[in-house]
Amino acid sequence: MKPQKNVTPRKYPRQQRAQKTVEAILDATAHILAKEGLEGVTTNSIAIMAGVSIGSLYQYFPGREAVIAALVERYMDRQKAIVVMRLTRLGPESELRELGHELVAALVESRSKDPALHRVLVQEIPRVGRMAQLLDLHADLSELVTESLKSARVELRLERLDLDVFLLVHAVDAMVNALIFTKPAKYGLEDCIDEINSLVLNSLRIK
Amino acid sequence: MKPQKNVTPRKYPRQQRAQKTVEAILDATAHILAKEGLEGVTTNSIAIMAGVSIGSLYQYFPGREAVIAALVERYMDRQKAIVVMRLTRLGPESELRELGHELVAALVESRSKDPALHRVLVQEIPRVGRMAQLLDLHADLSELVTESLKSARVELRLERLDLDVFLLVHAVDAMVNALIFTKPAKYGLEDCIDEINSLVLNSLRIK
DNA sequence: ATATAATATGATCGAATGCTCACATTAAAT
DNA sequence: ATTTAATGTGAGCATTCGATCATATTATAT
Repeated sequence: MKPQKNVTPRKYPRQQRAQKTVEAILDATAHILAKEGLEGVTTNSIAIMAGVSIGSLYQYFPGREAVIAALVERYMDRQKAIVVMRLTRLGPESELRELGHELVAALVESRSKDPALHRVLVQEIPRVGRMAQLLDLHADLSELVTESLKSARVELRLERLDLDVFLLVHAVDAMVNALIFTKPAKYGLEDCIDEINSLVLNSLRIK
Repeated sequence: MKPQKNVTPRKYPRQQRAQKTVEAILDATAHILAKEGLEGVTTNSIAIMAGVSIGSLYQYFPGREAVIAALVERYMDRQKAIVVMRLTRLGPESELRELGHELVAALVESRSKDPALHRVLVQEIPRVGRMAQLLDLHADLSELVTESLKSARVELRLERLDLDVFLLVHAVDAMVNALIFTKPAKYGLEDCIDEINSLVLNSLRIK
């Protein structure tokens, strides 16, 4: 394995203009990533695109990887926020089918904002902290799903529930991505979301 | 988007030693990829690791990306070979459950040979022909599964069968990868394979 | 044997990239 | 006002990497 590079920010922006600078850097990175892929992202290209000098970049980030890592973190946080937002809108007494639908729909929505960026983040970003972040989201989802399943009055073998949840979280993740990347022309988005939900519910013999 | 680079081989190795050279180059690339990730792969590092001069590399490949593309192609071919091999061992009159199990088991086996390499190929390799190759495998699997389902005497809504197959192929792909990358300590590998198979069969309400 | 084609070598060049550092500018503190 | 801290600038250095080409070696053909 490669020796893990330092990825922690150098210093925190205290003044407003400094925060603007940092945001501009992250926005520029996202823009380049979406448009040219990981290859196109160089510290210089970031600085130019952000309308910021290269020196400024190195004031806040120790290097290229750190910028990408920060972007990934911001992206994941926003993803989580969208999912949480939509799920909390539902009452705690919702049907499992409704909950599942909302969860899948939330994932689809959060990943549809900038599909090109999402693709790059999913397919091209290496260890740079992404794994940890993604597993984090998965862990959150797993917990949520497990809770809901246990509290719902459905009969299912509880012995292997953790294994099933582990597998299904990955499965749903992949199906949603597949939808984002190549949406089947024959069906509407809402139908596809329903179908994913149905497949999952069936797989657990629910309803 | 970046302008697609030329990725076709420069010339075919006719003599044995030339084939040895090409093989050594691909093996070295695989080795570096597995050990250091995409970043570690440079034309120079490949040549050194392969025990071959840098000039020789450029005799057969127009550049770095071409080497990776060739490796991906070789890898995918071998994957397919393993799956086809195991499936043809089964008679054409097998049960769906048996077929599913064999398919999942074959995927697991083919990806377990070199998990580190598999991880890099799955998570870090961009457009470099990988997408095409992967979609190829998916297309083959989809066809196979669709055939089997139609010829089997099971009742299922045929209207959405293509959508279901599309989604499930991605789902199985992801679940198998999840298994390879972080095998649940609590369960045996065979049990996990069975569980994936069961989930899929359930999702289609089979049996 | 000789000629021709195929293959292998590696010093070397140019371009790209990461990154620093001395200096300039702006904001906050006193 | 003056000082001090924070932020911004970009020319330029060092390094790395991709790629070439003149040359040497080995295989095949005649």
